[in-house]
Amino acid sequence: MATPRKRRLPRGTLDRDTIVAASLRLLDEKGMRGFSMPALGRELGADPSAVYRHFASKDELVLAITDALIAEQDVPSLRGSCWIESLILIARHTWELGGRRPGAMALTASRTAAMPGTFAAADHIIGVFREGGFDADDAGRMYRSFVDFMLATAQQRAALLDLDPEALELDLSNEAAFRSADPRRYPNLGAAAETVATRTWTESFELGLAMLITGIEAMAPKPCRGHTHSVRPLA
Amino acid sequence: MATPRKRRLPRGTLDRDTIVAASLRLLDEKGMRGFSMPALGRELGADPSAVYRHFASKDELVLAITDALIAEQDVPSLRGSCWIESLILIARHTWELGGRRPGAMALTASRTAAMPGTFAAADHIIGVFREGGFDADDAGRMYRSFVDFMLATAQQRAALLDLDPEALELDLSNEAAFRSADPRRYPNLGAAAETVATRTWTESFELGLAMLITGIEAMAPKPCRGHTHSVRPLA
DNA sequence: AAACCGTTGTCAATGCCTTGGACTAAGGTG
DNA sequence: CACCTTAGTCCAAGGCATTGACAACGGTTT
Repeated sequence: MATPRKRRLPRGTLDRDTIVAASLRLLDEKGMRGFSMPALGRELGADPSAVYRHFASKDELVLAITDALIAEQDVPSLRGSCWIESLILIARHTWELGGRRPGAMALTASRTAAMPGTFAAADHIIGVFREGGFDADDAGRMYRSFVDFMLATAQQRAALLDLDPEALELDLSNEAAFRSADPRRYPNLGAAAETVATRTWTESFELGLAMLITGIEAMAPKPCRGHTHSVRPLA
Repeated sequence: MATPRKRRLPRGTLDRDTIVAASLRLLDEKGMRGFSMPALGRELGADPSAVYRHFASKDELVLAITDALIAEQDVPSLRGSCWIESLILIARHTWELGGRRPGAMALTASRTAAMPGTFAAADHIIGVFREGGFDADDAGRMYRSFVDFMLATAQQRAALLDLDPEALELDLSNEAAFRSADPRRYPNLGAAAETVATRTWTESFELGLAMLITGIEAMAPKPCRGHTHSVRPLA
């Protein structure tokens, strides 16, 4: 190609935002394994070490990516016909994000970022619980448990999807291998083998969500009015 | 000091079991970050590359560690006074494992291993759900969702605990920083700030578990007889 | 306009890491 | 006792994050 190889970048080209954006692009394309400083440098058309002029460490960059990703989701816009529906929407949205962008999800989901995007999302979710009649403290408690559940499950799948194809293959065949467990030694597993081996992650998530929502409703001071309640406990 | 530096190991010293055991020791001592082939070699008193005579890759070793860790937990021995209590016991045991041995948990929790230890644990848990009156298929479904929840939440905390002290510090101070969010812009967060910033992981886990258990009970064909039911929904 | 200077991009080096290939000693088999 | 497979060892290749020295850029001062 015509690139003269080594032109120095003009001064203001790099800043925290462009670097974070490039990181997200890179994570979407190459996954977490492909997210290295050399690769990021290539994505930016800059020297890898240039990033260190804007972030003290890779870890600090990860925290910034975390907040950007949360902000991008625009959680406050997710509102259902009642508060329970809102929770379901938020949970499904998060889950789906992990399926669509496993690299970004796997990298960020276990980090907390005390930044605007995170605050806005937290505020909204706490507000949703307050709609259910929880007082502020209880809403805060519910928020943390609910978010932990969402992020943890979504991240777990994301981490799996982010594995290199070879390891992923191995993991999937492992799951299928549940079918081959000796039904004499493992009678319960034997009886359920087909179901366990066949079920998709999303079915499993939906059931978990259904349990959780049922639990939340049972604890809620106010019921959810006019809910359509799209969770189906068991298939 | 007195080690003559380069004595070659006798022939049968290394095998899959000793390597897995050394790996677990290493993970407990140094965490996931300290779990490298050179370190494993040192732990074994062998050359790092010797491991490759017994495992095709580091990833294959990780899967073997996964199963060993599961087997070590002896899940089938966890039985409460009724099936719901058994579930609570299993969940708490898993959670506690992630707190005690974060390195091992963080490394393994998102991998499936089609091996004996895993089969035995799966069989037991499916059996517990059948005690609740679920048919084999539904028990299989519940099993997957329940296990996903447990492992995901336990692993998430483990991953955090496994961070290097510096990054962990940053994350914790970030959590505390929720207190400093502008209550004008984030009213709900402001009202619950103290609770959100103060709550411990375990309190959050317990509440999540309470929701889940409530949901499970609501779906169960048979109630739990004589349960003491140690989950407390809200503090 | 020339000299100055802090900022930001580049380069090279360090010290980790996984993995694979060539080498070699050990111990069982004929 | 010679032989040969196996299992440990050594070393090199290529990747990674991070850092310190250097250099160009652009704004400021005189």
